[in-house]
Amino acid sequence: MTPILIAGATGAGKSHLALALAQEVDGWVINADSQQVYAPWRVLTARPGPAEEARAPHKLYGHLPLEAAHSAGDWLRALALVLEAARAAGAVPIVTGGTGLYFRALTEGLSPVPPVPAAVRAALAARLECEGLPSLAADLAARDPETMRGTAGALDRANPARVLRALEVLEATGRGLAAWHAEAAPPLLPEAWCHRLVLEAPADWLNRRIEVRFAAMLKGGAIEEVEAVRAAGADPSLPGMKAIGVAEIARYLDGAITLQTAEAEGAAATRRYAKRQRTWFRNQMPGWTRLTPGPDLLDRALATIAGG
RNA sequence: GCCCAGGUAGCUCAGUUGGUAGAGCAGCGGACUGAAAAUCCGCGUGUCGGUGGUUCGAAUCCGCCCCUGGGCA
Repeated sequence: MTPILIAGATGAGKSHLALALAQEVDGWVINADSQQVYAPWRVLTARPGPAEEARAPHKLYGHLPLEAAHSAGDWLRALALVLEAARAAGAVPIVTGGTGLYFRALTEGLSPVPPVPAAVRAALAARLECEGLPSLAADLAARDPETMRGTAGALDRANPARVLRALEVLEATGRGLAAWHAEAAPPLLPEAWCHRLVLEAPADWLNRRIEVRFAAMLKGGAIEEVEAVRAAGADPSLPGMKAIGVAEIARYLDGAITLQTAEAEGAAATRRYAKRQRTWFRNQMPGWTRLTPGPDLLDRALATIAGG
C-alpha cells in the first residue's frame, strides 16, 4: 500500500481531503503538523474532532501534553511506529499537515545528530540573553567556520534560532552542525515510495477562509483552551505556546486588547504563516503534484494516485 | 454660516529655512536538516484632497473649491 503525503497551507482543506481519501482507500490519517500534536489545542489548531475520528483512524493528533519536548526527530520516530502499525493492519498511511520541515525529514532524511541536553540549551539561551546575538555569532564563526559558511550560502548570523542550534550541537557533541549534515541519513519514506500531493489554494481564497475560520475558533472554544492552559500554569516559552492565536488570545484575556483586535491580529498572524507555507511548498517541494481546491478534488486526487 | 484642526502608501502617521517623499504595521519575494504555527533576510507598492497662482523648482508659500473631525452660532 503506497503511502500518500498531502501537504498544504493552513485552511486549504487538506484534512478534509485526507479523510475523504482515507474512506476511499481504507487509510489512516496521520498528522504532519507541529502544533496539532499537543493535546490542549483542538479548536485552536483546527484538529479533526470526534466526528472525523469516527470515520477513519487518526494518528499523532493531540497525543502529547503541552509541556512534552517535541521535535522533527521525535515526530519522525513516532511516525515510523505508526507506519509499521499501518502496514500490519493493511491500511494506507495518509500523512497530512502543513509543516514543510517534517515532510522534508520524512522523504529526504534527517542527519543523525544526537539530542542536545536541556542544560546545554538553557546555558546558551542564558548566554544569548546577556551577551547578545552578535557575540554568539562571532563565537560560532571562530569555533565552527564550516557551519557558519554553510553549504548553500552563509548561515544567517542574524537568526538567533539558527545560531543557537549550531552552538548547541557543537557543545553537546563536539562536532559542528555542517559536519553532521554531511552525513547521509536514509529517509524513512523515499520520494519514490509514496504519492506526494500539495494542495495549493489561491492566496485571496485562502485569506478569506482564514479570517472566517479564526473568528469561528474564538467563538468555538479557542479562548477557553488558552484560558485552561494558562490556569494550569503553562510556561509561555514552551514550543506548544507558539501556536498561532495563543499570544493574541492571552493578551485579550489580560485585558490588553479587545476581542475584535485579537481576532484581527490572530487572522493576520495566520495569513503570514500561510504565506510562509506557500513559499516553502513553491520552492522546496519541486517534485510534488499540485492540486487546487474544488468540487472534484477527491476525484483528481484519486486519479493522481492511480496514475502515479 | 463662522472659527479651529486635519486631508501624504492598503492602515496609523513623519516630512526641518521650498530642491518631485519615509517610518511602523499590512502586503509581496526569499531562506529553511530535531522548539519550524518557530526563526530570519530582502523589497516602498504614492494623482502628497482638487484646482489656479508665485517660483528655475511647491507636499511645503498664496487664492478659491471639496471632504473629515471638533467648537461657536
